Amino acid sequence: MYKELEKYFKDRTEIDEETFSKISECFTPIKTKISQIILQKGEVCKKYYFVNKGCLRLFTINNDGNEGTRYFAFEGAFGTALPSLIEQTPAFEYIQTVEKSELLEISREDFYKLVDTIPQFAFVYRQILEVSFISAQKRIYGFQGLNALEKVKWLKQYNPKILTRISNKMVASFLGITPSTLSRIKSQL
Amino acid sequence: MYKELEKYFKDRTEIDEETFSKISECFTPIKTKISQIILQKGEVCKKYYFVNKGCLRLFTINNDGNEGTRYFAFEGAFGTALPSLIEQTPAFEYIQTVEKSELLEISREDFYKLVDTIPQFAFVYRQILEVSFISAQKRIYGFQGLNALEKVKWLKQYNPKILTRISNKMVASFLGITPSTLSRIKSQL
DNA sequence: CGAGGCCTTGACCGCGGTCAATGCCCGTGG
DNA sequence: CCACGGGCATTGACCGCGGTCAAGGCCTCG
Repeated sequence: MYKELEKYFKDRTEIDEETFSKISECFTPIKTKISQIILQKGEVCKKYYFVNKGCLRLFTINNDGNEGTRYFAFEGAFGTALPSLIEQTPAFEYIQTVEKSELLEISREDFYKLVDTIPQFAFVYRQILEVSFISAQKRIYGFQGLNALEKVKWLKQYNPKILTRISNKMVASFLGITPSTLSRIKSQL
Repeated sequence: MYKELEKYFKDRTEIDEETFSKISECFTPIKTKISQIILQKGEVCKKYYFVNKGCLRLFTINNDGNEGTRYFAFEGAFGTALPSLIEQTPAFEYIQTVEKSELLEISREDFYKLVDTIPQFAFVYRQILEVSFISAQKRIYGFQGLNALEKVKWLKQYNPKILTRISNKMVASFLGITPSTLSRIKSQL
């Protein structure tokens, strides 16, 4: 059950069994159905999630009623509504499991307790923040000034899993284009 | 010279004079001219910058020759080409001072040395990462599915300083629209 | 005083959004 | 097991937003 999580830490830092068991006992497994909403927009996020199996999606619904997707987390990735979790303010995004999934969740208190007491955990968290920021940044640059075709190519190059595993509707909302346009583009490679 | 920096830390954590002096002695002041390039695309970034006076811009030039701006740092803000600094890979962005500026720079080694030895510094860095990530995220959501008019309104609401202080050309490259379009939009409020 | 860069404005037009019709896939219940 | 229904993908017609290109004026700096 904690194999993926253990791998995650061992890939990133030196950690002994005892320390890892202190970490793992703060995580509790949960199972979700397809399309299950884990966090509603407007709620305050209390948990950090690690994906054991399946897929998480973070998205919002804009004023005009359209969905905008920010992030997909697949197996072996962390994901949560970070702004809400950090500031304990109402989330402006939903968390949803795209597929039937198995997650490990940890409460905000436990998470920050681990950050403060286990140096390896603090280090890994710093890495998560750095990598998250970098990928957000790459996405901002990556999308600036690109037309729809180029965005799809960009995704194919840097995140092909999203194109193959996720429905067109969600991919389109990730790219900021309409499903119609995505469908047209895919049909001409 | 280190007043702004001191304020930055005191606003965010408890810190005594002695500890702060350990921090401040790692920063060296530099002065720059208007439009001076501090880091070229392709170079590896070695420094973190704090803006005492003036303004930093982080931008790139895409394949089609257009500029894309990611971030403006005004007085009392940190800024650098983070992906390059963290991974020590060639930067995909330029750092430029928009105005005549006074900066404090700290080397990567000193920066991480402080992160590892001064808990308050590690805490502040974590905060910087968290806030940076949150604002990148808000920008991704904020721009998704917005037309040019709405983007300008968004900027007016959340970052008005950029609109008043920065040239239209750069603002346009920040919003991902052309200067022509920005000009037309501004003329109709 | 000249030159270069930026802002503004006009004319044009192509990308991609909207709307709607159709067909497919899949889950659900009789 | 099959019939039904809802959601999604696909495709066509239309058209408006915003990009491109170019011209003209202004400001700044050498």
